[in-house]
Amino acid sequence: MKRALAASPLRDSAADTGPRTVAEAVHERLRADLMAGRYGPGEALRLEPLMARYGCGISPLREALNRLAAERLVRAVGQRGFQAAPVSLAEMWDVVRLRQKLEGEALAAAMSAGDARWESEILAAFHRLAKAPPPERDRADPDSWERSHRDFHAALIAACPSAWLLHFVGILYGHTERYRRIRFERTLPKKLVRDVEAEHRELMDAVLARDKRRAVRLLSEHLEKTGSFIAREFAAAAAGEPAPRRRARAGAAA
Amino acid sequence: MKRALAASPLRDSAADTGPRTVAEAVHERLRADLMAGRYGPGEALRLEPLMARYGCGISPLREALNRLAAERLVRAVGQRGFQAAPVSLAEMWDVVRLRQKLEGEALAAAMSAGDARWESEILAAFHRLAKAPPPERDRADPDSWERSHRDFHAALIAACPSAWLLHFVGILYGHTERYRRIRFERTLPKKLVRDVEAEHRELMDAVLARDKRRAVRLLSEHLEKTGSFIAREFAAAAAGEPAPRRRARAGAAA
DNA sequence: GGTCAATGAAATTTCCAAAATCTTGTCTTA
DNA sequence: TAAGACAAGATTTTGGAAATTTCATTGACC
Repeated sequence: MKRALAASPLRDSAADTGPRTVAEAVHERLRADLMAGRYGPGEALRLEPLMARYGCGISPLREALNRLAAERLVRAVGQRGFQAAPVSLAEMWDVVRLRQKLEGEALAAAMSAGDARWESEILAAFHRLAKAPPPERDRADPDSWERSHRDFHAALIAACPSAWLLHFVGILYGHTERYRRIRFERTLPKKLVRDVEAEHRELMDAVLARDKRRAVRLLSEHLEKTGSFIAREFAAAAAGEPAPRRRARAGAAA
Repeated sequence: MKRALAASPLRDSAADTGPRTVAEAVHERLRADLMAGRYGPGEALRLEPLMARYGCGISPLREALNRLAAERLVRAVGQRGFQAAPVSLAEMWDVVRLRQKLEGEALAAAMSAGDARWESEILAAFHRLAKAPPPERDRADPDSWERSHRDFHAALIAACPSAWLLHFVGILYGHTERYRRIRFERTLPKKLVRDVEAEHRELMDAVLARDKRRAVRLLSEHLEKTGSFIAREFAAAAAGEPAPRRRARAGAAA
Protein backbone atom coordinates (compact mmCIF):
# COMPACT_ATOMS: atom_id res chain seq x y z
CA MET A 1 0.00 0.00 0.00
CA LYS A 2 1.64 3.13 -1.20
CA ARG A 3 1.06 6.06 1.05
CA ALA A 4 -1.33 8.43 -0.63
CA LEU A 5 0.55 11.51 -1.68
CA ALA A 6 -0.95 14.43 -3.49
CA ALA A 7 2.24 16.46 -3.78
CA SER A 8 2.70 16.69 -0.02
CA PRO A 9 3.37 20.32 0.88
CA LEU A 10 6.07 19.37 3.37
CA ARG A 11 8.23 17.63 0.77
CA ASP A 12 8.50 19.58 -2.40
CA SER A 13 10.69 17.35 -4.49
CA ALA A 14 9.49 15.66 -7.63
CA ALA A 15 7.23 13.28 -5.74
CA ASP A 16 4.90 12.20 -8.49
CA THR A 17 7.42 10.37 -10.61
CA GLY A 18 10.06 9.58 -8.05
CA PRO A 19 13.65 10.70 -8.37
CA ARG A 20 14.75 10.59 -11.96
CA THR A 21 18.46 11.14 -11.42
CA VAL A 22 21.02 9.71 -9.06
CA ALA A 23 21.59 13.14 -7.57
CA GLU A 24 17.93 13.48 -6.67
CA ALA A 25 17.81 10.06 -5.10
CA VAL A 26 20.91 10.72 -3.01
CA HIS A 27 19.52 14.10 -2.04
CA GLU A 28 16.36 12.47 -0.72
CA ARG A 29 18.15 9.73 1.18
CA LEU A 30 20.68 12.14 2.63
CA ARG A 31 17.98 14.53 3.76
CA ALA A 32 16.05 11.69 5.36
CA ASP A 33 19.18 10.59 7.20
CA LEU A 34 19.91 14.14 8.33
CA MET A 35 16.37 14.57 9.61
CA ALA A 36 16.54 11.22 11.36
CA GLY A 37 19.53 12.49 13.30
CA ARG A 38 21.87 9.91 11.84
CA TYR A 39 24.57 12.55 11.54
CA GLY A 40 25.49 14.43 14.69
CA PRO A 41 25.70 18.20 14.83
CA GLY A 42 28.82 19.49 13.16
CA GLU A 43 29.85 16.00 12.11
CA ALA A 44 32.10 16.09 9.10
CA LEU A 45 30.49 14.60 6.00
CA ARG A 46 33.48 13.20 4.15
CA LEU A 47 33.02 12.41 0.54
CA GLU A 48 34.54 8.96 0.22
CA PRO A 49 32.52 7.37 3.03
CA LEU A 50 29.37 8.95 1.70
CA MET A 51 30.10 7.73 -1.81
CA ALA A 52 30.42 4.23 -0.40
CA ARG A 53 27.30 4.52 1.74
CA TYR A 54 25.04 5.85 -0.98
CA GLY A 55 26.69 3.93 -3.77
CA CYS A 56 27.32 6.75 -6.19
CA GLY A 57 30.12 8.77 -7.69
CA ILE A 58 31.35 12.11 -6.52
CA SER A 59 29.33 14.36 -8.80
CA PRO A 60 25.78 13.50 -7.73
CA LEU A 61 26.89 13.38 -4.12
CA ARG A 62 28.28 16.89 -4.23
CA GLU A 63 25.18 18.15 -5.98
CA ALA A 64 22.99 16.67 -3.28
CA LEU A 65 25.17 18.20 -0.58
CA ASN A 66 25.00 21.59 -2.25
CA ARG A 67 21.21 21.49 -2.30
CA LEU A 68 21.15 20.48 1.34
CA ALA A 69 23.50 23.36 2.09
CA ALA A 70 20.95 25.74 0.59
CA GLU A 71 18.32 24.13 2.83
CA ARG A 72 20.70 24.66 5.76
CA LEU A 73 20.72 21.03 6.76
CA VAL A 74 24.43 20.91 6.01
CA ARG A 75 27.09 23.57 6.14
CA ALA A 76 29.55 24.06 3.30
CA VAL A 77 32.72 25.59 4.63
CA GLY A 78 34.73 26.63 1.66
CA GLN A 79 37.73 24.53 0.95
CA ARG A 80 36.96 22.35 3.96
CA GLY A 81 34.04 20.27 2.79
CA PHE A 82 30.63 19.69 4.28
CA GLN A 83 29.38 19.05 7.76
CA ALA A 84 26.03 18.27 9.28
CA ALA A 85 24.32 21.42 10.49
CA PRO A 86 25.35 22.52 13.96
CA VAL A 87 22.69 22.86 16.59
CA SER A 88 22.08 25.20 19.46
CA LEU A 89 19.29 25.81 21.89
CA ALA A 90 18.92 29.35 20.61
CA GLU A 91 18.57 28.23 17.01
CA MET A 92 16.10 25.52 17.99
CA TRP A 93 13.85 28.09 19.60
CA ASP A 94 14.30 30.32 16.58
CA VAL A 95 13.06 27.52 14.35
CA VAL A 96 10.16 26.65 16.65
CA ARG A 97 9.06 30.25 17.13
CA LEU A 98 9.10 30.93 13.42
CA ARG A 99 7.32 27.68 12.72
CA GLN A 100 4.60 28.67 15.15
CA LYS A 101 4.04 31.86 13.21
CA LEU A 102 4.27 30.44 9.71
CA GLU A 103 2.50 27.15 10.24
CA GLY A 104 -0.22 29.03 12.11
CA GLU A 105 -0.64 31.34 9.14
CA ALA A 106 -0.73 28.40 6.79
CA LEU A 107 -3.27 26.59 8.92
CA ALA A 108 -5.57 29.58 9.07
CA ALA A 109 -5.32 30.03 5.32
CA ALA A 110 -6.01 26.35 4.73
CA MET A 111 -9.07 26.51 6.96
CA SER A 112 -10.38 29.36 4.86
CA ALA A 113 -9.79 27.63 1.56
CA GLY A 114 -10.15 23.94 2.38
CA ASP A 115 -12.91 21.87 0.83
CA ALA A 116 -14.39 18.46 1.59
CA ARG A 117 -11.55 16.69 -0.13
CA TRP A 118 -9.07 18.47 2.13
CA GLU A 119 -11.06 17.43 5.20
CA SER A 120 -11.14 13.81 4.16
CA GLU A 121 -7.39 13.81 3.57
CA ILE A 122 -6.87 15.07 7.11
CA LEU A 123 -9.04 12.32 8.52
CA ALA A 124 -7.19 9.73 6.48
CA ALA A 125 -3.79 11.04 7.53
CA PHE A 126 -4.84 11.06 11.17
CA HIS A 127 -6.03 7.50 10.89
CA ARG A 128 -2.75 6.37 9.36
CA LEU A 129 -0.85 8.17 12.08
CA ALA A 130 -2.91 6.52 14.80
CA LYS A 131 -2.30 3.10 13.25
CA ALA A 132 1.38 3.63 12.63
CA PRO A 133 3.72 1.72 14.91
CA PRO A 134 5.02 4.02 17.65
CA PRO A 135 8.55 5.26 17.04
CA GLU A 136 10.15 3.14 19.74
CA ARG A 137 8.98 -0.12 18.16
CA ASP A 138 10.72 0.48 14.90
CA ARG A 139 11.87 -2.82 13.54
CA ALA A 140 11.79 -2.95 9.77
CA ASP A 141 11.01 0.67 8.96
CA PRO A 142 12.29 3.05 11.62
CA ASP A 143 10.82 6.09 9.89
CA SER A 144 7.28 4.83 9.45
CA TRP A 145 5.74 6.85 12.28
CA GLU A 146 7.76 9.89 11.29
CA ARG A 147 6.40 9.75 7.76
CA SER A 148 2.85 9.47 9.01
CA HIS A 149 3.48 12.35 11.35
CA ARG A 150 4.79 14.53 8.58
CA ASP A 151 1.89 13.56 6.34
CA PHE A 152 -0.60 14.52 9.02
CA HIS A 153 0.90 17.95 9.55
CA ALA A 154 1.13 18.37 5.80
CA ALA A 155 -2.52 17.43 5.34
CA LEU A 156 -3.63 20.07 7.82
CA ILE A 157 -2.12 22.89 5.79
CA ALA A 158 -2.38 21.33 2.33
CA ALA A 159 -5.21 23.69 1.36
CA CYS A 160 -3.14 26.78 2.03
CA PRO A 161 -2.89 28.60 -1.29
CA SER A 162 0.55 30.10 -0.66
CA ALA A 163 3.15 27.83 -2.18
CA TRP A 164 5.94 29.90 -0.68
CA LEU A 165 4.53 29.69 2.81
CA LEU A 166 4.25 25.92 2.48
CA HIS A 167 7.81 25.79 1.19
CA PHE A 168 9.19 27.62 4.21
CA VAL A 169 7.08 25.60 6.63
CA GLY A 170 8.43 22.45 5.05
CA ILE A 171 12.00 23.57 5.59
CA LEU A 172 11.33 24.47 9.19
CA TYR A 173 9.55 21.17 9.72
CA GLY A 174 12.63 19.32 8.56
CA HIS A 175 14.83 21.15 11.03
CA THR A 176 12.38 20.63 13.87
CA GLU A 177 12.28 16.94 13.13
CA ARG A 178 16.05 16.80 13.18
CA TYR A 179 16.22 18.55 16.54
CA ARG A 180 13.63 16.19 17.92
CA ARG A 181 15.35 13.05 16.72
CA ILE A 182 18.97 13.99 16.79
CA ARG A 183 19.88 12.37 20.05
CA PHE A 184 16.77 11.41 21.94
CA GLU A 185 15.22 8.50 20.12
CA ARG A 186 15.89 6.16 22.99
CA THR A 187 14.49 8.57 25.53
CA LEU A 188 11.01 8.93 24.04
CA PRO A 189 8.66 7.66 26.74
CA LYS A 190 5.34 6.11 25.81
CA LYS A 191 3.50 8.62 27.93
CA LEU A 192 4.69 11.41 25.74
CA VAL A 193 3.67 9.66 22.56
CA ARG A 194 0.18 9.21 23.91
CA ASP A 195 -0.01 12.87 24.82
CA VAL A 196 1.06 13.78 21.32
CA GLU A 197 -1.72 11.68 19.85
CA ALA A 198 -4.27 13.43 22.07
CA GLU A 199 -2.92 16.78 20.93
CA HIS A 200 -3.22 15.73 17.33
CA ARG A 201 -6.84 14.65 17.78
CA GLU A 202 -7.77 17.86 19.55
CA LEU A 203 -6.06 19.87 16.83
CA MET A 204 -7.81 17.97 14.08
CA ASP A 205 -11.19 18.43 15.73
CA ALA A 206 -10.70 22.18 15.94
CA VAL A 207 -9.58 22.30 12.31
CA LEU A 208 -12.52 20.30 11.00
CA ALA A 209 -14.86 22.41 13.12
CA ARG A 210 -13.35 25.45 11.34
CA ASP A 211 -12.53 27.05 14.67
CA LYS A 212 -9.53 29.04 13.46
CA ARG A 213 -8.66 30.76 16.70
CA ARG A 214 -8.64 27.51 18.62
CA ALA A 215 -6.86 25.52 15.94
CA VAL A 216 -4.03 28.01 15.61
CA ARG A 217 -3.68 28.16 19.37
CA LEU A 218 -3.58 24.38 19.70
CA LEU A 219 -0.99 24.12 16.94
CA SER A 220 1.15 26.74 18.63
CA GLU A 221 0.92 24.94 21.95
CA HIS A 222 1.73 21.64 20.26
CA LEU A 223 4.89 23.12 18.83
CA GLU A 224 5.70 24.85 22.09
CA LYS A 225 5.61 21.50 23.89
CA THR A 226 7.89 20.00 21.28
CA GLY A 227 10.31 22.85 21.84
CA SER A 228 10.22 22.44 25.59
CA PHE A 229 10.76 18.73 25.22
CA ILE A 230 13.79 19.26 23.05
CA ALA A 231 15.10 21.90 25.45
CA ARG A 232 14.82 19.48 28.38
CA GLU A 233 16.66 16.79 26.43
CA PHE A 234 19.29 19.32 25.55
CA ALA A 235 19.81 20.22 29.18
CA ALA A 236 19.92 16.55 30.18
CA ALA A 237 22.40 15.76 27.46
CA ALA A 238 24.54 18.73 28.46
CA ALA A 239 24.59 17.51 32.03
CA GLY A 240 25.17 13.82 31.23
CA GLU A 241 27.54 14.02 28.32
CA PRO A 242 29.59 17.21 28.21
CA ALA A 243 31.05 16.52 24.76
CA PRO A 244 28.78 13.97 23.07
CA ARG A 245 30.13 13.98 19.55
CA ARG A 246 32.82 15.45 17.45
CA ARG A 247 32.76 19.25 17.38
CA ALA A 248 29.48 19.28 19.23
CA ARG A 249 30.59 21.71 21.88
CA ALA A 250 28.52 24.54 20.49
CA GLY A 251 25.55 22.23 20.45
CA ALA A 252 24.81 21.97 24.13
CA ALA A 253 26.16 25.36 24.97
CA ALA A 254 24.08 28.27 23.75
CA MET B 1 35.81 52.36 -1.70
CA LYS B 2 34.49 48.98 -0.72
CA ARG B 3 30.92 49.02 0.34
CA ALA B 4 30.74 48.50 4.07
CA LEU B 5 29.37 45.06 4.76
CA ALA B 6 28.83 43.61 8.19
CA ALA B 7 27.50 40.23 7.07
CA SER B 8 24.50 41.73 5.33
CA PRO B 9 21.39 39.81 6.37
CA LEU B 10 20.02 39.78 2.84
CA ARG B 11 22.96 37.92 1.41
CA ASP B 12 24.00 35.03 3.57
CA SER B 13 26.93 33.68 1.68
CA ALA B 14 30.47 33.79 3.00
CA ALA B 15 30.69 37.54 2.64
CA ASP B 16 33.57 38.31 4.95
CA THR B 17 36.27 36.56 3.00
CA GLY B 18 34.71 36.52 -0.43
CA PRO B 19 34.06 33.35 -2.36
CA ARG B 20 36.75 30.79 -1.70
CA THR B 21 35.81 28.31 -4.40
CA VAL B 22 34.89 28.59 -8.04
CA ALA B 23 31.48 27.13 -7.31
CA GLU B 24 30.75 29.85 -4.79
CA ALA B 25 31.87 32.59 -7.16
CA VAL B 26 29.73 31.23 -9.99
CA HIS B 27 26.84 30.85 -7.60
CA GLU B 28 27.06 34.50 -6.67
CA ARG B 29 27.39 35.76 -10.22
CA LEU B 30 24.62 33.52 -11.45
CA ARG B 31 22.30 34.63 -8.69
CA ALA B 32 23.08 38.25 -9.41
CA ASP B 33 22.31 37.72 -13.08
CA LEU B 34 19.08 35.92 -12.27
CA MET B 35 18.01 38.72 -9.94
CA ALA B 36 18.92 41.29 -12.56
CA GLY B 37 16.49 39.62 -14.92
CA ARG B 38 19.20 38.69 -17.38
CA TYR B 39 17.53 35.31 -17.90
CA GLY B 40 13.91 35.34 -18.93
CA PRO B 41 11.26 33.26 -17.17
CA GLY B 42 11.53 29.61 -18.13
CA GLU B 43 14.59 30.26 -20.26
CA ALA B 44 16.68 27.16 -20.64
CA LEU B 45 20.04 27.41 -18.89
CA ARG B 46 22.22 25.22 -21.06
CA LEU B 47 25.46 24.09 -19.61
CA GLU B 48 27.92 24.76 -22.41
CA PRO B 49 26.99 28.42 -22.92
CA LEU B 50 27.06 28.97 -19.17
CA MET B 51 30.44 27.32 -18.89
CA ALA B 52 31.73 29.71 -21.53
CA ARG B 53 30.09 32.75 -19.96
CA TYR B 54 31.31 32.12 -16.45
CA GLY B 55 34.59 30.59 -17.49
CA CYS B 56 34.50 27.40 -15.47
CA GLY B 57 34.13 23.68 -15.86
CA ILE B 58 30.96 21.74 -15.56
CA SER B 59 31.21 20.68 -11.92
CA PRO B 60 31.19 24.06 -10.16
CA LEU B 61 28.53 25.26 -12.59
CA ARG B 62 26.21 22.39 -11.75
CA GLU B 63 26.82 22.87 -8.04
CA ALA B 64 25.88 26.52 -8.32
CA LEU B 65 22.75 25.64 -10.28
CA ASN B 66 21.75 23.08 -7.70
CA ARG B 67 22.01 25.62 -4.91
CA LEU B 68 19.97 28.07 -6.93
CA ALA B 69 17.41 25.36 -7.50
CA ALA B 70 17.04 25.02 -3.74
CA GLU B 71 16.57 28.79 -3.56
CA ARG B 72 13.94 28.43 -6.28
CA LEU B 73 15.60 30.87 -8.61
CA VAL B 74 16.08 28.07 -11.12
CA ARG B 75 14.11 24.93 -11.78
CA ALA B 76 15.80 21.57 -12.18
CA VAL B 77 13.70 19.33 -14.37
CA GLY B 78 15.11 15.86 -14.12
CA GLN B 79 17.00 14.68 -17.12
CA ARG B 80 16.23 17.92 -18.93
CA GLY B 81 18.59 20.37 -17.30
CA PHE B 82 17.93 23.70 -15.65
CA GLN B 83 15.82 26.69 -16.51
CA ALA B 84 15.34 30.13 -15.04
CA ALA B 85 12.41 30.20 -12.65
CA PRO B 86 9.05 30.74 -14.29
CA VAL B 87 6.99 33.72 -13.24
CA SER B 88 3.33 34.39 -12.77
CA LEU B 89 1.27 37.19 -11.39
CA ALA B 90 -0.13 34.89 -8.73
CA GLU B 91 3.30 33.84 -7.54
CA MET B 92 4.50 37.43 -7.55
CA TRP B 93 1.72 38.43 -5.19
CA ASP B 94 2.43 35.37 -3.09
CA VAL B 95 6.03 36.51 -2.71
CA VAL B 96 5.06 40.11 -1.97
CA ARG B 97 2.35 39.19 0.53
CA LEU B 98 4.65 36.86 2.41
CA ARG B 99 7.44 39.40 2.33
CA GLN B 100 5.11 41.97 3.86
CA LYS B 101 4.46 39.64 6.75
CA LEU B 102 7.98 38.40 7.29
CA GLU B 103 9.89 41.60 6.68
CA GLY B 104 7.40 43.40 8.90
CA GLU B 105 8.07 40.90 11.66
CA ALA B 106 11.79 41.30 11.18
CA LEU B 107 11.56 45.06 11.23
CA ALA B 108 9.57 45.09 14.45
CA ALA B 109 12.05 42.72 16.05
CA ALA B 110 14.97 44.82 14.88
CA MET B 111 13.37 47.94 16.30
CA SER B 112 13.11 46.21 19.65
CA ALA B 113 16.68 45.00 19.68
CA GLY B 114 18.57 47.63 17.68
CA ASP B 115 21.25 49.77 19.27
CA ALA B 116 23.04 52.94 18.26
CA ARG B 117 25.34 51.09 15.94
CA TRP B 118 22.34 49.68 14.10
CA GLU B 119 20.85 53.15 13.78
CA SER B 120 24.04 54.59 12.36
CA GLU B 121 24.29 51.78 9.81
CA ILE B 122 20.78 52.61 8.63
CA LEU B 123 21.71 56.25 8.21
CA ALA B 124 24.84 55.34 6.33
CA ALA B 125 22.99 52.92 4.05
CA PHE B 126 20.34 55.52 3.31
CA HIS B 127 23.00 58.05 2.47
CA ARG B 128 24.70 55.67 0.08
CA LEU B 129 21.38 54.86 -1.53
CA ALA B 130 20.57 58.54 -1.99
CA LYS B 131 23.97 59.13 -3.58
CA ALA B 132 23.88 56.07 -5.80
CA PRO B 133 23.31 56.71 -9.49
CA PRO B 134 19.68 56.06 -10.38
CA PRO B 135 19.12 52.74 -12.11
CA GLU B 136 18.45 54.19 -15.54
CA ARG B 137 21.83 55.90 -15.71
CA ASP B 138 23.80 52.70 -15.34
CA ARG B 139 26.91 52.98 -17.34
CA ALA B 140 29.81 51.13 -15.79
CA ASP B 141 28.04 49.31 -12.99
CA PRO B 142 24.40 48.60 -13.79
CA ASP B 143 23.75 47.06 -10.39
CA SER B 144 25.10 49.86 -8.25
CA TRP B 145 21.74 51.29 -7.22
CA GLU B 146 20.33 47.81 -6.70
CA ARG B 147 23.12 46.93 -4.31
CA SER B 148 22.59 50.10 -2.33
CA HIS B 149 18.88 49.40 -2.26
CA ARG B 150 19.42 45.92 -0.95
CA ASP B 151 21.89 47.18 1.62
CA PHE B 152 19.39 49.73 2.86
CA HIS B 153 16.62 47.20 3.34
CA ALA B 154 19.12 44.86 4.94
CA ALA B 155 20.29 47.54 7.35
CA LEU B 156 16.76 48.18 8.54
CA ILE B 157 16.28 44.61 9.74
CA ALA B 158 19.90 43.81 10.55
CA ALA B 159 19.21 43.93 14.29
CA CYS B 160 16.53 41.26 14.10
CA PRO B 161 17.78 38.39 16.25
CA SER B 162 16.12 35.64 14.22
CA ALA B 163 18.62 34.31 11.72
CA TRP B 164 15.97 32.13 10.11
CA LEU B 165 13.60 35.01 9.60
CA LEU B 166 16.37 37.02 7.97
CA HIS B 167 17.23 34.05 5.79
CA PHE B 168 13.70 33.74 4.47
CA VAL B 169 13.36 37.48 3.98
CA GLY B 170 16.56 37.43 1.97
CA ILE B 171 15.23 34.73 -0.33
CA LEU B 172 11.97 36.59 -0.85
CA TYR B 173 13.89 39.79 -1.49
CA GLY B 174 15.81 38.10 -4.25
CA HIS B 175 12.65 36.96 -5.96
CA THR B 176 11.01 40.37 -5.60
CA GLU B 177 14.01 42.01 -7.15
CA ARG B 178 13.88 39.58 -10.04
CA TYR B 179 10.21 40.29 -10.66
CA ARG B 180 10.89 43.99 -10.53
CA ARG B 181 13.79 43.88 -12.96
CA ILE B 182 12.94 41.02 -15.20
CA ARG B 183 11.59 42.96 -18.11
CA PHE B 184 10.97 46.53 -17.08
CA GLU B 185 14.35 48.16 -16.70
CA ARG B 186 13.74 50.47 -19.60
CA THR B 187 10.32 51.46 -18.33
CA LEU B 188 11.41 52.78 -14.94
CA PRO B 189 10.37 56.45 -14.98
CA LYS B 190 12.26 58.99 -12.92
CA LYS B 191 9.12 60.02 -11.13
CA LEU B 192 8.79 56.59 -9.65
CA VAL B 193 12.36 56.55 -8.48
CA ARG B 194 11.87 59.81 -6.67
CA ASP B 195 8.74 58.48 -5.00
CA VAL B 196 10.67 55.46 -3.86
CA GLU B 197 13.30 57.65 -2.29
CA ALA B 198 10.62 59.58 -0.41
CA GLU B 199 9.16 56.32 0.82
CA HIS B 200 12.55 55.19 2.00
CA ARG B 201 13.13 58.40 3.92
CA GLU B 202 9.73 58.25 5.57
CA LEU B 203 10.32 54.64 6.48
CA MET B 204 13.73 55.36 7.93
CA ASP B 205 12.37 58.23 10.00
CA ALA B 206 9.69 56.02 11.52
CA VAL B 207 12.24 53.31 12.24
CA LEU B 208 14.70 55.64 13.92
CA ALA B 209 11.84 57.19 15.90
CA ARG B 210 11.05 53.65 17.09
CA ASP B 211 7.48 54.00 15.95
CA LYS B 212 6.88 50.33 15.26
CA ARG B 213 3.28 50.52 14.18
CA ARG B 214 4.04 53.23 11.66
CA ALA B 215 7.26 51.70 10.39
CA VAL B 216 5.69 48.32 9.73
CA ARG B 217 2.77 49.98 7.98
CA LEU B 218 5.06 52.08 5.80
CA LEU B 219 7.13 49.06 4.88
CA SER B 220 4.01 47.11 3.97
CA GLU B 221 2.76 49.95 1.82
CA HIS B 222 6.16 50.30 0.20
CA LEU B 223 6.07 46.65 -0.81
CA GLU B 224 2.46 46.89 -1.86
CA LYS B 225 3.36 49.65 -4.28
CA THR B 226 6.17 47.58 -5.67
CA GLY B 227 3.74 44.73 -6.22
CA SER B 228 1.23 46.98 -7.94
CA PHE B 229 3.96 48.40 -10.14
CA ILE B 230 5.04 44.94 -11.21
CA ALA B 231 1.45 43.93 -11.80
CA ARG B 232 0.92 46.94 -14.08
CA GLU B 233 4.05 46.13 -16.03
CA PHE B 234 2.88 42.57 -16.32
CA ALA B 235 -0.42 43.66 -17.75
CA ALA B 236 1.26 46.06 -20.16
CA ALA B 237 3.70 43.40 -21.29
CA ALA B 238 0.88 40.93 -21.77
CA ALA B 239 -0.97 43.43 -23.94
CA GLY B 240 2.04 44.64 -25.93
CA GLU B 241 4.04 41.48 -26.36
CA PRO B 242 1.95 38.32 -26.19
CA ALA B 243 4.95 35.96 -26.20
CA PRO B 244 7.98 38.05 -25.13
CA ARG B 245 10.59 35.38 -24.61
CA ARG B 246 11.10 31.73 -25.05
CA ARG B 247 8.56 29.59 -23.15
CA ALA B 248 7.30 32.66 -21.38
CA ARG B 249 3.65 32.01 -22.09
CA ALA B 250 2.86 31.09 -18.50
CA GLY B 251 4.53 34.31 -17.41
CA ALA B 252 1.97 36.82 -18.46
CA ALA B 253 -0.96 34.52 -18.06
CA ALA B 254 -1.88 33.71 -14.48
C1' DG C 1 60.85 25.63 26.42
C1' DG C 2 58.29 27.72 22.95
C1' DT C 3 57.43 29.51 18.42
C1' DC C 4 57.77 29.16 13.64
C1' DA C 5 58.66 27.10 9.23
C1' DA C 6 58.87 23.08 6.28
C1' DT C 7 57.25 18.70 4.82
C1' DG C 8 54.10 15.10 3.76
C1' DA C 9 49.56 13.12 3.94
C1' DA C 10 44.67 13.60 3.51
C1' DA C 11 40.73 15.76 1.77
C1' DT C 12 38.35 18.81 -1.22
C1' DT C 13 37.67 20.95 -5.53
C1' DT C 14 37.94 20.99 -10.40
C1' DC C 15 38.41 19.41 -15.16
C1' DC C 16 37.39 16.05 -18.46
C1' DA C 17 35.45 12.44 -21.20
C1' DA C 18 32.39 8.52 -21.49
C1' DA C 19 27.69 6.91 -20.80
C1' DA C 20 22.86 7.63 -20.56
C1' DT C 21 18.93 10.23 -21.89
C1' DC C 22 16.22 13.38 -24.43
C1' DT C 23 14.98 15.91 -28.71
C1' DT C 24 14.37 16.45 -33.51
C1' DG C 25 13.68 15.24 -38.11
C1' DT C 26 12.59 11.75 -41.51
C1' DC C 27 10.48 7.94 -43.32
C1' DT C 28 7.02 4.41 -43.26
C1' DT C 29 2.39 2.81 -42.84
C1' DA C 30 -2.46 2.71 -42.10
C1' DT D 1 -3.30 13.21 -43.77
C1' DA D 2 -2.14 11.58 -39.34
C1' DA D 3 0.21 8.58 -36.36
C1' DG D 4 4.17 5.90 -35.21
C1' DA D 5 8.85 4.02 -35.50
C1' DC D 6 13.59 4.87 -36.08
C1' DA D 7 17.94 7.05 -36.30
C1' DA D 8 21.04 11.01 -35.75
C1' DG D 9 22.27 14.83 -33.10
C1' DA D 10 22.33 17.42 -28.98
C1' DT D 11 22.33 17.74 -23.99
C1' DT D 12 22.54 16.18 -19.53
C1' DT D 13 24.41 13.21 -16.08
C1' DT D 14 27.99 10.62 -13.97
C1' DG D 15 32.53 8.54 -12.50
C1' DG D 16 37.37 9.01 -12.16
C1' DA D 17 41.75 11.38 -12.05
C1' DA D 18 44.53 15.65 -11.70
C1' DA D 19 45.28 19.94 -9.23
C1' DT D 20 44.85 22.67 -5.17
C1' DT D 21 44.22 23.43 -0.43
C1' DT D 22 44.17 22.25 4.38
C1' DC D 23 45.78 19.79 8.37
C1' DA D 24 49.09 17.47 11.31
C1' DT D 25 53.72 16.37 12.40
C1' DT D 26 58.37 17.09 12.69
C1' DG D 27 62.39 19.65 13.06
C1' DA D 28 65.01 23.89 13.58
C1' DC D 29 66.02 28.05 15.72
C1' DC D 30 65.73 31.76 19.14
